[in-house]
Amino acid sequence: MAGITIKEIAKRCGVGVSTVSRALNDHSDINPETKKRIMAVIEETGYIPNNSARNLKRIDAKCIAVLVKGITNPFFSPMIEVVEQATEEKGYALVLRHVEAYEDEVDVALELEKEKRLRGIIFMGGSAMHSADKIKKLNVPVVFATIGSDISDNLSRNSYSTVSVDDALESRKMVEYLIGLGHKKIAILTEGNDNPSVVQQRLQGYLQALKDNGIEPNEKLIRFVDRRIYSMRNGYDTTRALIKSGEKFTAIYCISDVLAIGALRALADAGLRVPQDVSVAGFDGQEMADFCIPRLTTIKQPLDEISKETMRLIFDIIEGESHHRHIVFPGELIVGESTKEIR
Amino acid sequence: MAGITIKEIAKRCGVGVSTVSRALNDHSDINPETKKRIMAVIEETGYIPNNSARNLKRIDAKCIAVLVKGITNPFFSPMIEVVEQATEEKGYALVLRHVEAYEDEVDVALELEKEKRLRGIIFMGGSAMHSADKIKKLNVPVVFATIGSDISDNLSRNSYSTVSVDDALESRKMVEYLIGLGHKKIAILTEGNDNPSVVQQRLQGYLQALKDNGIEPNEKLIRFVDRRIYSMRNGYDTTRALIKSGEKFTAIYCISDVLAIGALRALADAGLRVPQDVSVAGFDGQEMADFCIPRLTTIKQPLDEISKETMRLIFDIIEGESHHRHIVFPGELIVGESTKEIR
DNA sequence: CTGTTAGCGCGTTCAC
DNA sequence: GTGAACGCGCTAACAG
Repeated sequence: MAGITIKEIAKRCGVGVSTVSRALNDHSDINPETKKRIMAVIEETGYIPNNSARNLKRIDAKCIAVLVKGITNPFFSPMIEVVEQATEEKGYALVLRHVEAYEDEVDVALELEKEKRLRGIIFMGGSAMHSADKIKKLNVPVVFATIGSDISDNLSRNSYSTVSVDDALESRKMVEYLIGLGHKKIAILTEGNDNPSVVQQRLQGYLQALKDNGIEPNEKLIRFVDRRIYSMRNGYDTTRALIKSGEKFTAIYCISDVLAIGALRALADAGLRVPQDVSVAGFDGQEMADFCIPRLTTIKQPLDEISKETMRLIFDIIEGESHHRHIVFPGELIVGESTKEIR
Repeated sequence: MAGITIKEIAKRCGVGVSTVSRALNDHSDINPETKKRIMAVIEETGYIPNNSARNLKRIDAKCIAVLVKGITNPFFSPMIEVVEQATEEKGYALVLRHVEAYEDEVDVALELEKEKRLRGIIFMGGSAMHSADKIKKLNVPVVFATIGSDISDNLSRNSYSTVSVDDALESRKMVEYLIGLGHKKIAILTEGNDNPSVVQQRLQGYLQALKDNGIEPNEKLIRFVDRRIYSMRNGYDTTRALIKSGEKFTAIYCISDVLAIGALRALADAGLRVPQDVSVAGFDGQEMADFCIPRLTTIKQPLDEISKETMRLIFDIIEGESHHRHIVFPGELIVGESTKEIR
């Protein structure tokens, strides 16, 4: 039957509920003997405390939440491992929550904060910076990981932190590298999405690089994937359409590695060789970039450092040892086998 | 500061708390006018109900949980999308919880059941069937998706359901296909893990196929990856070690597509051509298999059907319209470009 | 249609 | 070291 409670345990042990509670929560002032006895009964009955009830009472739940937007995205996996370890080391509990595409991550955070008495919140992914006053409603420190601060208005910069690369800058770096190889007709695969996001930043970097090098952007080479930028299928379909359009290009720059993998396949299917006929570049530096054939040239985000810094920062803020900051890490241009000098 | 409650809202609106509660929960017997007024105040104050308190009281929370083992695994992504849609259609809430490698998924389920008043639980991934009596402690219907029932003892088969492919059979199918192409020295990349799991089943299928065809298994061709079978790196390293060992082989069968991608890369790095020099086969039929270069020959699990059937089944059981069942779907042998007849 | 009231299961005083 | 009582914020049952 679904309902064995702390009261039941107390009765069976012939003690009061508070004693059981103390045993459960590793309180100091309890006779080791009684504790042992109680734990034995708990084990035996398979009693499990009700978390809802606990959260309701508990005032000091050392707990932080990580909200990840987009469950289909393996991009965040390595970061999450770091987060888990760091929270454990600090003796904090971790609530890991995936936010669906249609959900507003800040709303979810608001709800979770009430429910779990959070001490801090980390956002990963999510396209925009939302209304700043909504974020301000969160009464605990907020850190955005892999989302730069340029995206938001400057006024509210001190109400949250960010740890990321400079997406526009890194994107420009990649396009400049391609230009340096002699490419002028550089297509870009990006997402058609108006709200400020890393996606927008990367597109801006592309445009800036062209401009700085006196290359007129060609609208027909700026291709927007249907929805998600973390879909190989989207990369494939969009590249195919690009090829079919007949517009000439010597390189394709994809704003995610996942898109790039789709692009590689589409090019192969069209009988185009990479990098001999077309150069392909990605962005993110995910593990898979290193296992492609050919290996993908990409911008590697230092996810490990970003994650570690995120954790350091949020705990510092929680403990009052730091105020909000905006930290930028450099990305690394990884030259793979998918790009080549043009003659 | 962090605590505006339902009482506060009631006071501000000059109504009782239950009226606010009714407005919150879309109860029918409430004056639309009052409701409107209340909702306005809620909006204005940014009030958010405390879920812990709600869960504590609510007796009928239409809610099911999905526990996924291994967050690093994109394998389940397509399934989750189906699950989300189905629960929404049924008017159920969904708790999606990732279970860490070191956690016992059944323990997590037990806890969650108490906390959220679940009506059903779905397990995805997780290597073994644990103690059957532990599962029996779960007072709500349990369905395992993509994990076959062969794994567990027959005695407790009627205390949960399974929806999956027959991993041993499908695995045998793949190896027989390779044998049919003329391969005799077929290496396998699997996980060295003793507890019953899909991994074990797939290895058994491999051994059975060899046996049925009069091929003596060669221990040196059975390679165990270090830990996770969903790591390209593991596939790469293990393949590399295999090549280095000098043992002859003409095909590599990997028990996951992810491993296979690592294998492809390792072979390329060793100057071996796929499929001319070595054939490579995977298992799972993930999206990425279709985007590899060369396209991967694999066994495609009908994840869409498995997911849909899982949802149908769990709701049927919840509603008392079905008892526990063990459903097996056929896998599909997808012939890609990574395997080739041997002369 | 609405207000009052009794717990949900637990952690936390505060006495003992 | 321990137990009794209170209340966390909310929903549900019951009166009105």
